[in-house]
Amino acid sequence: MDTPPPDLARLAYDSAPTGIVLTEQRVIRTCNATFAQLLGYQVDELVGQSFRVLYGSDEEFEDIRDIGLILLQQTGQYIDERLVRHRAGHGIWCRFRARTLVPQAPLERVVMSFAPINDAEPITLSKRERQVLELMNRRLTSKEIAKQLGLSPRTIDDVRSRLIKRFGVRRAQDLLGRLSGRQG
Amino acid sequence: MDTPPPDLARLAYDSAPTGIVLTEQRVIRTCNATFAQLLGYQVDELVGQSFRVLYGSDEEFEDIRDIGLILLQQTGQYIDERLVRHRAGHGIWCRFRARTLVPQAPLERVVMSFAPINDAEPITLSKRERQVLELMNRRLTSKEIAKQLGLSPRTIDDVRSRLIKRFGVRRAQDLLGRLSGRQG
DNA sequence: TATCAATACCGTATGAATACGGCATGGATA
DNA sequence: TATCCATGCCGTATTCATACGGTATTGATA
Repeated sequence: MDTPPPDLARLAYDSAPTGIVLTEQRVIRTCNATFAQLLGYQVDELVGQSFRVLYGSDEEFEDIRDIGLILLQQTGQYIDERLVRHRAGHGIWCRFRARTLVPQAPLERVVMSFAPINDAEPITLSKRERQVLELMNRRLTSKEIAKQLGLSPRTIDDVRSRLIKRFGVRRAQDLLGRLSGRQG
Repeated sequence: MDTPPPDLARLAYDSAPTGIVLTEQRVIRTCNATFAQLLGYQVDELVGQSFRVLYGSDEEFEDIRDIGLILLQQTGQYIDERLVRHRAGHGIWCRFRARTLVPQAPLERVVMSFAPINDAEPITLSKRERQVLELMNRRLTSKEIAKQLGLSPRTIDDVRSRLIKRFGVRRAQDLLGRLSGRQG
C-alpha cells in the first residue's frame, strides 16, 4: 500500500482494552478513549479536569494519608479495586493500577489503568490451579508436580479434573493450548 | 514554561501499568514498554515478531477453533487468565484482555492488554463485598442495603465488620475514602 | 506384554466464606 | 430521653474449594 502508515501506537493507546489516564498533581493530562467511554465522557471533557470528578462527592479530597500514596512512594506502584463514578451516577468497580513516574513526588506524574471487574468472568483460576497449569506447561507429570508443590499426586489429579470439568475440555492439556497458546 | 509540551499520550502509553500490544494477523505491530519489559525484551525486538514467541514451544499455532476467537467475533472482546513466556523461560500469569478492531475478521487487528496476576494482592474484594460497599457509598443503612440485596440486615453487618477487620480501619466508611476516594 | 500416565468415579475430612441469630455498647439525633 | 445506627462479640448452619484415599479404564510406550 502507498497510504501513509497509521499511528499504530496511538491506535493501541486509544483502543486498549483497559482505560488509561495520566495525571499531574491530580489533574488529568491525557486519557485514552477507553477510559473516557468507561465513564461516559468524551476525552476532551476529561482532559484538564481534576481527578476528583471521578469520585464520590464530598470526600476530603486533600487527605493524603493513604495506603496508596505510601506504597506508590515506596514501590512506585499501587494496585487495588475501587469504585469509580460513571457520569450517569452509578458506580463501576475497577481493578486499578497506578504507577508514578516521579517516586520522590508520587503525585507529580502518575499513569493509571482501570479495568472493569466482571463478576461473571468465564475464566478465573485459583492460585493452586495456576501453579499446576504452569508445571503442566513444562510437561511435568502428576507425581513430579506433586513433589514440587508438596502435595499428593492424587491432589494434582483433582485439580486437573476440576479444570477439565469446569472448562469442558477432554484433556487438561487442551487448557494449555487455550490459556497459553493460540488466538489473539 | 517555553519548552515544547511532551507527548503525554505517548508517555501514558509507554509507561501504562499494563502491557499493551497491537497485532495484525498475529504479528506484533506495536507494543508499549511495559509489555516488552514484562517479558524481558526491548520494544524493537518484539515489533514485527509473530505473537507466537510469547507462548509455549510447539503448540499448533494455527488451530483457531477457540473459545477466545468465537467470543472475540461475537462480542468484540475476550478476557481470560493466561500464561505467557518470559524471555528467560519461566511463565508469567496474566490477566488478559483482547479487543478486536475488525469484528468481521477478528484477528485482522487486535489490541490486547496483559496485567500480571499477583497472587498476594493486598486488596481483593468478593462480589458481595463490592455490592455492599457500592450501596454504602450511596449512604444507605444496613437495613436498606439488606432489603436491596434480599439479605438479613445482620448479614450486612457481617460484611462490614469483615471489611473493617481485613483492612484495619475503624469505620467501614473509611473504606469508601480509601477505595474510591483520594490518591492517584 | 507390562508399565506408567491421565482420566473417571466412588468416597471422606478440613477450612474458609457466607448468611444468620442474639445481645451489648457507644454515638448521634429527633 | 428514646430511637436508630454502626460496631463488637458470642454463637450456628450451609456451601464450596481443597486435599486426600481407593480403584478401574484407556492409551501410549518401553
